[in-house]
Amino acid sequence: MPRAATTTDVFNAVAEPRRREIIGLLSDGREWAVNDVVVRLRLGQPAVSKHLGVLRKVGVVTVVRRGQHRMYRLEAAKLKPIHDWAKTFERFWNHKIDRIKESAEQKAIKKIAQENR
Amino acid sequence: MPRAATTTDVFNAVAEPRRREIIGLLSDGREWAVNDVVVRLRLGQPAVSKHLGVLRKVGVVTVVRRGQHRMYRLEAAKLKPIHDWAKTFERFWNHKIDRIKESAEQKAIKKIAQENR
DNA sequence: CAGTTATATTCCTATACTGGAATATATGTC
DNA sequence: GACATATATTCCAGTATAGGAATATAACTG
Repeated sequence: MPRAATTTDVFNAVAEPRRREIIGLLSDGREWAVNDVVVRLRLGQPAVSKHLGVLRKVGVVTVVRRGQHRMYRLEAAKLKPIHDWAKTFERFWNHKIDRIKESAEQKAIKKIAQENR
Repeated sequence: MPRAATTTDVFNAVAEPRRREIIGLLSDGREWAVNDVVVRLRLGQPAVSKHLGVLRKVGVVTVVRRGQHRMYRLEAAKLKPIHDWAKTFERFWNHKIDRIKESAEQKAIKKIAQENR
């Protein structure tokens, strides 16, 4: 019985460290050509092409053909399920959001205090 | 060249859907015995034991021996790297934290308005 | 069109993994 | 100690995949 395919879902796609690196590159908001990724990650072209293929399959990246170039861009929204999943365990660690709320409340109180002065 | 092992890191450990399910069970804050997971997930005991073994290896769960029972509990902090990683792409989707701030400010203003009434 | 460049895909190979049957090990009860 | 229960581990078998060499396909330039 085989392991879940890398293209099963986003979780499986990003499990591979190299693919997380690629996602990190593309998160600069720009489009990257395959060869740019090749140079940057010091990987062979076939390897990069294959990784991008996986990411494309799960929708994390999209590709635009520009002549002989294939420009890849990140579709970050597709990573949200991972964030959402991990977020369900947030209550077990630092209550970061609570802290943000408190901080915002303090600021608002201070602001109003100054306006009433 | 093999795929990254499931015990390489947390990302690889949770790529497998069954293991995410197990984590979901343990997130109720209680300790679960292997057999309880078996019954709940309708999986065979060896399979559950192996999945728990992977999770234990990466530190996501810990085990306490209670006589012939092995009680497993979640170490949710170990999932934080996933949240943190996904979070770096948050700026690409709904500005959720901004919304929390606004909401908190609104509440504070309302509270003060009532106290001054 | 020939030659060049970009890149997707195939080929190759060894490894890892999934579930459950089977087995080994550990603990409990009478 | 015999028997029962809990569970870790081994065995089995077929599949998927990583990287890079090789190849196929697509686009560009002169």
